[in-house]
Amino acid sequence: MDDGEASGGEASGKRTRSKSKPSMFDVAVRAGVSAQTVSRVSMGATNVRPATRDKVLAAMSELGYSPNSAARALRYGTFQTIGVITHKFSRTGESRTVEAIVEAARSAQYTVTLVDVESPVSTEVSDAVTRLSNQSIDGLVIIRAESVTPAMLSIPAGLPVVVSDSRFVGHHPAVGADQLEGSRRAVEHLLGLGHRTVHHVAGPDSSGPSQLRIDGWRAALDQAERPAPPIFRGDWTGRSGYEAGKHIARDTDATAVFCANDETAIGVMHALHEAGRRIPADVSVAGFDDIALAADVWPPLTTVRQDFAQIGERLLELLLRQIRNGERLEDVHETVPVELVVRESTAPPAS
Amino acid sequence: MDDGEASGGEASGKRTRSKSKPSMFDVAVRAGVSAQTVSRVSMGATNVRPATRDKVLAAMSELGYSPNSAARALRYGTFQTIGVITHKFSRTGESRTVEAIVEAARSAQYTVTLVDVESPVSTEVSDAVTRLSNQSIDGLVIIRAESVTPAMLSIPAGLPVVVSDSRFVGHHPAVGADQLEGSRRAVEHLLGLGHRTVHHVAGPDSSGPSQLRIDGWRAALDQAERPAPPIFRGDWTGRSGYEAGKHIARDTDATAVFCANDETAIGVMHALHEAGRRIPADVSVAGFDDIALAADVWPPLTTVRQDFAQIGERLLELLLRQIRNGERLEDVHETVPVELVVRESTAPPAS
DNA sequence: ACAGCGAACGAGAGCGTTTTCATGGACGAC
DNA sequence: GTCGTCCATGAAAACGCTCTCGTTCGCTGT
Repeated sequence: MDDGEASGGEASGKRTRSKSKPSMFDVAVRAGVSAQTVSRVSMGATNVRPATRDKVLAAMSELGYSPNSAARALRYGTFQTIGVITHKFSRTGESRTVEAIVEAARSAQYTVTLVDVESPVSTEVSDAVTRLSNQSIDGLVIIRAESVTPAMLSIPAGLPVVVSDSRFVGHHPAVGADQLEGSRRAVEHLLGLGHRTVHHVAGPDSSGPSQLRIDGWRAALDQAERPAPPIFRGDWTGRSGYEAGKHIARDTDATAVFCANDETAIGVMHALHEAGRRIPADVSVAGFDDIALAADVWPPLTTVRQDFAQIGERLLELLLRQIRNGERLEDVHETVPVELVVRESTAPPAS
Repeated sequence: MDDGEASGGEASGKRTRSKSKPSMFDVAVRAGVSAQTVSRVSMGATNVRPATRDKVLAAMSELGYSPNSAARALRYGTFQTIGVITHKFSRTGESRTVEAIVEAARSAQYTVTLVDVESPVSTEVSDAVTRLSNQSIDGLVIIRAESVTPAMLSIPAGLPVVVSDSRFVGHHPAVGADQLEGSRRAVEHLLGLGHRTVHHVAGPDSSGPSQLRIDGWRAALDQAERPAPPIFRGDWTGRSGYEAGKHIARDTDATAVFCANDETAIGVMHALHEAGRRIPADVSVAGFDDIALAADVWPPLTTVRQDFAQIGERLLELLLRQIRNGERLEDVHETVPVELVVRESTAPPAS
């Protein structure tokens, strides 16, 4: 047995760390070649004789060798890895964006490391950036760093960054759905059905997307010269929609509600049902996002569809252009179109 | 001046690559100390004079230095990173488990790299494992590798693995909710309300959790000596629940339905509403998972709550025990308790 | 005042890989 | 038959960092 004799004499001194994973050198000894022949095989180089290659391959699988990417990364200066910072990503929009990023990254031969911050405050995000850049990443995607400004973050110089839906626009390239237009279209749809005005249950005060949706709602009302009723503040959750909905249910003038997202809209419908108000006969409700369940709640929810997959793809492409070509894209701000999906939760007012 | 002559002649030739990130040596030159001292400061060692430390710190921030973790990882032999393989993680259960894992990992000073496989077939998962272990991870979490057996995966020898809810039990340590008990309790709840029997809309054929929920449903019916009606096959989506629901709505004998998950249940309710059948007066519906929206759909859904956070924590703990202490835990299979949450979608039959 | 000692810092090796350059051997051309 | 050429392979350096071991100070105790 060659491995026996190889590790028998002085090599056994080195082989002592039998616990750790085999290195290229181990494979080389086993196959009776030199270390960089193993390297050549590992990298799929052409100039190695088939017989040699087979020997090496055999040694690899016998030893269960897999290349140490730390060393490889050290050599190459790249980790083939991008970092994603997100906030509460079990929310639908976030997780679908992340999913798209992961998929796009995979087809570009990158992996994704994920950090989920408790809340999108500066210290949290800044912490996450530090941790992430200590773990080696080639680029960074920040999703909805809503209440954070770039100055707050200690982003290492030269680290490519893209952001989604945040206030970084102008400092880092950004991609986001056309939220203004989406809101406007939802409200116009409701006004077009004959509603005198449209109430709004908004997202949290600190959120950029929330503000955009408010702006779109207000713009549509202004354009139609309708009064803008006071805003209900929510926090994206169904629960907050439910609370707002209880007030709306009491207000018999309210015949149409546009909600900052689908969860909130579903919460509003919950309160309306509970109060015995019919949807859409008494009150029309529209949401935003088009989550998977929007089509299956009762009644099926009219909403604005965001193309999360496309957002994820665009984010990754902008990031890769920075990483691979060194392009500077600070001023780029892409907007991906949205689509109004009319279902049964909206209808002309009964009166 | 040794540093003077060192950097004066040939060292300046080295500095040519001003493009790339500054290294420890650059900082050392700038601060007029050795690379060693920079390392000490970087690691927070105590035996460095405050004045020296300040000089180094200043040099670091002037140069925008951040440590190259490839080199660090190479030296330490660890990336402080774990890999997570999941399938369609924008589904609620998956993403909440991942979220918990990420959080637990963070507090253990680990980061998480994520791979989302298109479908849980062997080639996909196997691919993912390969890619991930090329990326140097210290451990691996596999979430719901439903139709995969361990032999299919080329998991590098010695790589710690934990799995959630899969058929790996017995080969790798596993953590999962007590799905059998959860299903049983949901069905018993419905029978206890006076329903003669309970219909079931199941998950896909290939899924382990789906099978467990079927088993629990059947066990409860058997124990109460009730007939088990034919199963409706779903695929976890609301849409599939809707399709099943259309059949159930036509069957006036059906007064109670237990669904494999909440999305499916919501789809069933959609079909029932559409057919004019009242919930729960005509038909009671129960789900599984307790997703965030379960409380806000109409009527609020009775369901079995899984503690995803705890599952994530336990998974990570089991993984870390393998990584840090080298424990072998193949036979460990933890079950985390579930909780029946009764809301308004279930009630005694009207008759 | 001098040996002894500990603190502060520097020099060098090594982690596992890829890259560059050197070397040996086989083969074809003359 | 000999030389040149190319192909397969090996040796050594380098990537940036941390660890181990020395070395140089400045200080205290007698």
